[in-house]
Amino acid sequence: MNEPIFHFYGNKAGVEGADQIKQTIDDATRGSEYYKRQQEKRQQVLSKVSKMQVELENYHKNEQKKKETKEIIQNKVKEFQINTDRIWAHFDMDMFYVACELLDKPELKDKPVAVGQSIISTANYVARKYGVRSAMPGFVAKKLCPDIIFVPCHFEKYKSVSNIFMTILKKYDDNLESMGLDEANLDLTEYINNSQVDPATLCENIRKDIFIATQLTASCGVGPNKMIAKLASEINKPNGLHVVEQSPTAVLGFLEKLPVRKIPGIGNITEQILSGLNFNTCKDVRDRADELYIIFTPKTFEYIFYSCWGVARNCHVEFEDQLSISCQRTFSSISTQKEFEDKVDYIAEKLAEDMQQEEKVGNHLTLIIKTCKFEIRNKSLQLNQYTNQAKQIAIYGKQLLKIMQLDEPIRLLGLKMGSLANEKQMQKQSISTYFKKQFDKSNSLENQIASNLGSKSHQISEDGDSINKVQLQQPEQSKPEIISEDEASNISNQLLSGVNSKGHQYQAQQQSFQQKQQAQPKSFLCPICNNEIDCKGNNTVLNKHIDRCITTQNVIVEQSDESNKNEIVQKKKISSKIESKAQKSFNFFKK
DNA sequence: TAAAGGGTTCCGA
DNA sequence: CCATTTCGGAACCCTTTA
Repeated sequence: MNEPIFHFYGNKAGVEGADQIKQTIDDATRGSEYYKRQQEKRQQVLSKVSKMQVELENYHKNEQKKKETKEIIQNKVKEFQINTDRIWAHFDMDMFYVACELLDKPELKDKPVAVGQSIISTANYVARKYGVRSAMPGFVAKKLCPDIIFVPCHFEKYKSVSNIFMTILKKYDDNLESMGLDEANLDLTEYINNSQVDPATLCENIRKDIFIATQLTASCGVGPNKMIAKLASEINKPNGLHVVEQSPTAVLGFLEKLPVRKIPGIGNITEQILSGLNFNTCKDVRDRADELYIIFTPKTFEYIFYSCWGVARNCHVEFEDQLSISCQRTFSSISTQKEFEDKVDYIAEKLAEDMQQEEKVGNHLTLIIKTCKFEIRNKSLQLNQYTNQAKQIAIYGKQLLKIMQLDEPIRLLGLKMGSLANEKQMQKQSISTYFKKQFDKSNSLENQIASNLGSKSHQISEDGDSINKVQLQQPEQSKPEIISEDEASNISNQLLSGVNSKGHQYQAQQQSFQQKQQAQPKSFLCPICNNEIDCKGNNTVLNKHIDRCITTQNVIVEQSDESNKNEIVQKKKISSKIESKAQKSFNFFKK
């Protein structure tokens, strides 16, 4: 029962002596509130698993249903084919941040080194042997490896090395997709067709080029789609190459023994559930897909199912808009109303800064808090206007605070703005509208004008009647009326839900992301440099521009004067700008 | 019966 | 010396609403 609860150790790590390491981490952390909370969570997962087990037992008793389900699966398997027309490569710099630091400090090369201090950003392979991982708190790393050397983060340095890395890769695929500073996906099909080199030789040459230019090593994987390439790149890491041949047999063979945990998008929790039900490798999933179908909701099922069959995106992804911007901070415990409010003010300012930098406005605010018992709660609110002003955000934030009725100490507070829209576009729209005059008179801020227009209600309604319904109040005068619901309802049944009612039937309705792609505007605001790009509705042009921006140092990175904001976040911020998650929607293999 | 709203879960680094 | 465990974004799911 005293099973270590730490999540830094999934199969992804693949380190010997993992049990010992788990034990050390466990010893170092037992008794804390954090630990207690983790145990609770673990229990919840376990009870979810046992519910699922019961469900599966029933399923196996029902021959009729079994027959039906297997048929559905068989049809699904017939429907797709693993497309091996294209050749993708995934390049990944080895332990990137640390490697960059070691360039300047070669004497540390054979010692355990980590970038970051309170939370570790990257560790070198010496430190990894001891079990040190990214996102691990510094004190745990110290317990695992007392001699570890912490090096502060120098983001600018990594950026410039990354530029060199990307420039080299661009020669082979101008449209490459970079996910963060140290990773990129390349579609090598054209290059290889033109030059007649074989993929392995080509990629080895590229790796050499990278080394010559940066003195750093990169690992590489090759396969018929992005997912396979990424998975392959981990096989011979660090400083290695692995090629999955361009045939369905090779792909299936490659995946066969692969732990499902390796699939991007399957993380700690999903792994626990899967292994609890004895799904360990991709082959398990393929063989018993009908069970998977019974247990998981449609989306989750599809994602896992297709991934294990090696079906994934094999074309470049189109740029998608960011959906929300958020800001959250951890601090030492606070418990008075005044302190809460001050935090809201502070976070609101930070959020407003971020939003203004991105030139976004939004009208859906969420307040997030974490209690000192590590419980997370949030409340959200549909605003009656679009905004990115600290003052307004703070006012709404304090309303949410009231609604939440906090009566215990907290250690984190955050604000998230959703329903984003482009600030400039909003302003443009506002100029040509009926409301302009009114607002000029009432000398309100420009973005307050913008904020009341172009909202959903505006787009939906063409009749003047409903436009009049758009509310034009300032938050000080009239606060949105939100009836505070009492909390009695939810909590307990939440976690156990999703076991019963799943409705695999309605696939047609699930295609929300197609709707996002309605009308392509002729010009586009580049999220990196903020210039308008005349892309004539052509995504290639847009992508090229964005890629160029990324690699020409135009990325604006906050010069962090807050020691609070850690390195991992900066890493993340950049990468999420460029590509949203791999596991998104499943239409991509249908073409 | 589909969409909107609100809240939670999960992932990755 | 002590104790100390992140943050951002999207997917997902349930409930309410029109």
